[in-house]
Amino acid sequence: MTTKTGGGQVPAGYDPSRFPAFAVTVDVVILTMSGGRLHVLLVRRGVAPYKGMWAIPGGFKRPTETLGEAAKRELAQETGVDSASLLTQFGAYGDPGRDPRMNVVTVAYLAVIREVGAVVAGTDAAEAALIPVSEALNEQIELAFDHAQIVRDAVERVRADLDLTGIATAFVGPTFTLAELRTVYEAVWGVQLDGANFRRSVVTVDGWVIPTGRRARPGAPGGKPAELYRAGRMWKYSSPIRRSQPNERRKADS
Amino acid sequence: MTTKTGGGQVPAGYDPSRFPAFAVTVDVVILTMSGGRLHVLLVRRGVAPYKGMWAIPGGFKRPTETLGEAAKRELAQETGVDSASLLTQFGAYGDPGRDPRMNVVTVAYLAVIREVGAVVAGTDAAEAALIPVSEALNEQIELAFDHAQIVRDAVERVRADLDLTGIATAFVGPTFTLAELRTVYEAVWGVQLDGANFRRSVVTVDGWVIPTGRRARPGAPGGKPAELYRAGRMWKYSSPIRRSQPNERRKADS
DNA sequence: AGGGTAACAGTCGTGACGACCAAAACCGGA
DNA sequence: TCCGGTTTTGGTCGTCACGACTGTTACCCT
Repeated sequence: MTTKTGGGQVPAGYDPSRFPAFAVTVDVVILTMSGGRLHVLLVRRGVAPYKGMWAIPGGFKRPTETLGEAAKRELAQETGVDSASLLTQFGAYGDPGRDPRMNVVTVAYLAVIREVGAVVAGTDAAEAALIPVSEALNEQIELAFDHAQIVRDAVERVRADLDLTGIATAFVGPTFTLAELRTVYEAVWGVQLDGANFRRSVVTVDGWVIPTGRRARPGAPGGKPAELYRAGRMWKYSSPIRRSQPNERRKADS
Repeated sequence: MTTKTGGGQVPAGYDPSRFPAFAVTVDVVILTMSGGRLHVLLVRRGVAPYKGMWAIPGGFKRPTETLGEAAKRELAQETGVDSASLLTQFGAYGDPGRDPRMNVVTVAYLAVIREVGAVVAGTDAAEAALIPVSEALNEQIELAFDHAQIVRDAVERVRADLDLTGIATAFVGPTFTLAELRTVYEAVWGVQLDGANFRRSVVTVDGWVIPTGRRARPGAPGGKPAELYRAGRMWKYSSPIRRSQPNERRKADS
């Protein structure tokens, strides 16, 4: 903040009430994996403007709380999740007219939660749903306000974070198989990864995933039961998997 | 933004005036290279609070402008630079009490400009100076408000951007030698890069730097004159140089 | 003219990574 | 119980990126 040091306006000891008033809100883009696809939690607006349209959850920031606390509160209200399940601020939006009623600046947060069937439990009357991001962004669904842009930015952020932090572990449960973890990368990046190579990259990094003794029950088609891992302490510092360039050069055409 | 969909408060058709009022400001962390070191532009506050302390430039957002426009305006006011010399939003800060006078939420921008001696020209009476970030953050200088944290975050952001975009070219002039460009990486990352390897990495990437025919005049100690390059179009998509792990293994100690 | 310095060119060895193959371990059905 | 299908897991191999290092070119200054 700070007052202009020079520049003329608001010189010395200005009146604290002589500034444009804004409403400050916090919006949370809640992402999760479901059925191998990336989903975003949207709620249907019950009031004007944009009544009946889908939007991301959010609300006013209170003067007594920090931005992060406000985001945490909104997340808990909407999903019941109150753990520190990864809440990252990724942008602020304040275009004039983005809210037709008044001047609103919103600070956007990205929340990653693991697949939960009871996500909508925390919400009351208003409709809420997990929508695949591919549908939410492909003009199939028109989002309220500038929320389409906000969701786009959130997805871009998680894509970037995926190869420089271990944010992928936030998508899966406290214990997971390597195949589960792999689907996170594949869904978010839209690529196909080799299971064996993925395993090697992840396991060789010390302190990233820790094998529990147990094994997961194979699914319907059978297969060798996979070992269950839990996230190590290195997950927030580095990523074992790096997104390669589009890397066109399949040897297939030979 | 959006009103809470449920949750009780502010139900249907609420009064637009029933929300906590905030002041919204935009602060700009202006970084540049000077003498092989990373510098930040600070201004000395002329009014209370924190009168006489150093702070980063900033000011109120106007309801008729976007956040980016406000940042651009502040940057121009402070430096005279009005070109699109890289202006990136990187954070919002709204802790209660961060401004003792009122509720202020600030949106922080990072601006990278090339070394200019006349940076302070745009400013009037108020004192302004380029301070090495190492001094500005090492408790040598106490910054006003939470500006120390904001500068720390800005530096962290530019460090990260350096190996996934070509932000380094924003530090140098429209035409530059590879050694110049290399000092940017070395100063921001605090590492030492081999000139020959750096050259290979940068030049082999197609469309990143484009050789002009001309050559730079060698400095005082002589040496072969370096070729002058200009930034290609790929600079905003990828980086030819990646920051390796701390990578301890210098053979120097032998 | 010669020493110093910096840009530029090339070599070499290590290691990371993707493509690929094969064994192990489980499923379901015949 | 045997067998094909499926998934995990372990291993090999070739390519290539990259750091370390050496040598050459072209300018400075004295």
